[in-house]
Amino acid sequence: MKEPPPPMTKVVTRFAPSPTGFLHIGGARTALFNWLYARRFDGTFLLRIEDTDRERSTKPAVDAIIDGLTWLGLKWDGEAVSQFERAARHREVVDEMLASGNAYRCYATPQELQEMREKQRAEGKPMRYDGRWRDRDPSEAPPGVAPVIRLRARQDGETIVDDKVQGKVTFANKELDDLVLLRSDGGPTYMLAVVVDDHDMGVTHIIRGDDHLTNAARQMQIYQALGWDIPVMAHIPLIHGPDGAKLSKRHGALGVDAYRALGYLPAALRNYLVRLGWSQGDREFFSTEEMIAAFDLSSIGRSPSRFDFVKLENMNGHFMRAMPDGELMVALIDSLPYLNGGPEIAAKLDESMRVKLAAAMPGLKERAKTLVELLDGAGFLFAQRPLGLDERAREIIANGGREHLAALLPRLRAVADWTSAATEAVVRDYALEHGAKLGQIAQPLRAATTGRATSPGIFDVLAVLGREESLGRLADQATR
RNA sequence: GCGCCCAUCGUCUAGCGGUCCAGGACGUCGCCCUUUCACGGCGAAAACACGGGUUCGAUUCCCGUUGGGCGCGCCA
Repeated sequence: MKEPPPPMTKVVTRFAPSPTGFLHIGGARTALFNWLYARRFDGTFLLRIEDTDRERSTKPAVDAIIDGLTWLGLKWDGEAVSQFERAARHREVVDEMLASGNAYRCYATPQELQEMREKQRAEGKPMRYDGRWRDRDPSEAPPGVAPVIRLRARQDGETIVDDKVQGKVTFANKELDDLVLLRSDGGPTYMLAVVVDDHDMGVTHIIRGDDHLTNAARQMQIYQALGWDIPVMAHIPLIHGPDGAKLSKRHGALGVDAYRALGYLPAALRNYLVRLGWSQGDREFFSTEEMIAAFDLSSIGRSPSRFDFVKLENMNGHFMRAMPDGELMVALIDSLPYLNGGPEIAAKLDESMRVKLAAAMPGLKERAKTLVELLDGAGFLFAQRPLGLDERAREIIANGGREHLAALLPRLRAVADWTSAATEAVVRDYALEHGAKLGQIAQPLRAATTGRATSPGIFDVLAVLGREESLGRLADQATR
């Protein structure tokens, strides 16, 4: 249960995305786990951009990652490290390996290797580099071919990854071939760069997706060749799409910016994400502090999970209702630039509108599961007379609603003290006199004042809108 | 093809040999509350993939089958 880190060792975790696209939900969860673990043990959480592939790394992708992490509240310690900028150090390490005999030059061309793999596949053999230059004399090198540098990996015995999540996973060394350390252009490969950087950055715990499990074994061979200590590893299962297939851009693999635009709260998304793969008994909800205090590696499951928007939405609704009105206001206003129709509302949000919004907030947040729904529900506050009515509202007005409004209007005009209690008293009396249920009278009022069949309590709506505006909206529908 | 990983309600999961005719959450379906919609409350249906072992006893341990996933690049 308890999982104290080795004493005297400060925990250092890292999130190491490659900037070849947006920050997707799986990456966000990996970042969250690393962040939680570091916070839990009062350690350090580092960010390293794995941009050694110059062809595919882009600045917009780096920005998207930074923006996504920031929005999610996963603040890293220190400056983000660019892996590319450390290329000189990577080469230096490879020189050492060359000198010690742990690495060698391979002059096989890409085409040659391609043919080799095709042949292996055709013959039903494992697809691996066959070591053709492993023991060949460099004097045999073909002219004009720039070599890659490969690791001279052990071919006998086995490599055991002692993983905090997956347990001890054994790979026969003969299954692992001589991976490329340095490309023919002198640039480091991912395999080499992660090892060197994790080591240099003092990373103590590597928490990443289990698609890296095989890589872990290969990386261990590099650590061993270098005589370096191997960090604690934890390979967490992947998140799949709703249909169980791999999470791809086709299904639901949205960038975290999309979740912001969809109106989710960072705290809710974090809570949803942490429960995908990690659990603590029956517990569903965690505040950030509780999450940090409870998080551990041993409670991470090993089976993949599916992303379920419906549950995320429910969870988000819980967070919104639990949030104090003032904070929710701030969250909503801050999100306006990213929400559909948000900028327009932001433009109309003067001081008096803010007051109205704040007053309506309690009734509004009860029926919204996302900020988008919250904004939508608040729409009537910002609407201009005469209001456009939706389908259901029109029906309510048409089917007897108009008559009630006409009859009610003078009575409401007579209300001097415009409070929800006062208007409610008038409407209740009216309903009683006509032997009608309150709902029959309340609905036309709602339709006329909000243009909808759904809204916060109608008497609260009247109060928030104010005497003038309410009466005006009512009159618009009563007399048409 | 080869290697590795996984397998409890539709979904996320609890379970770490007997307390399980399997618990919680979302969703679904009823009922209640009610001024609509929500919220809330109560209740229901809903799962240990299959086959062998081990054991006095398996959801829990082992093996196999099936099904999924990941990896097998001079990508990360």
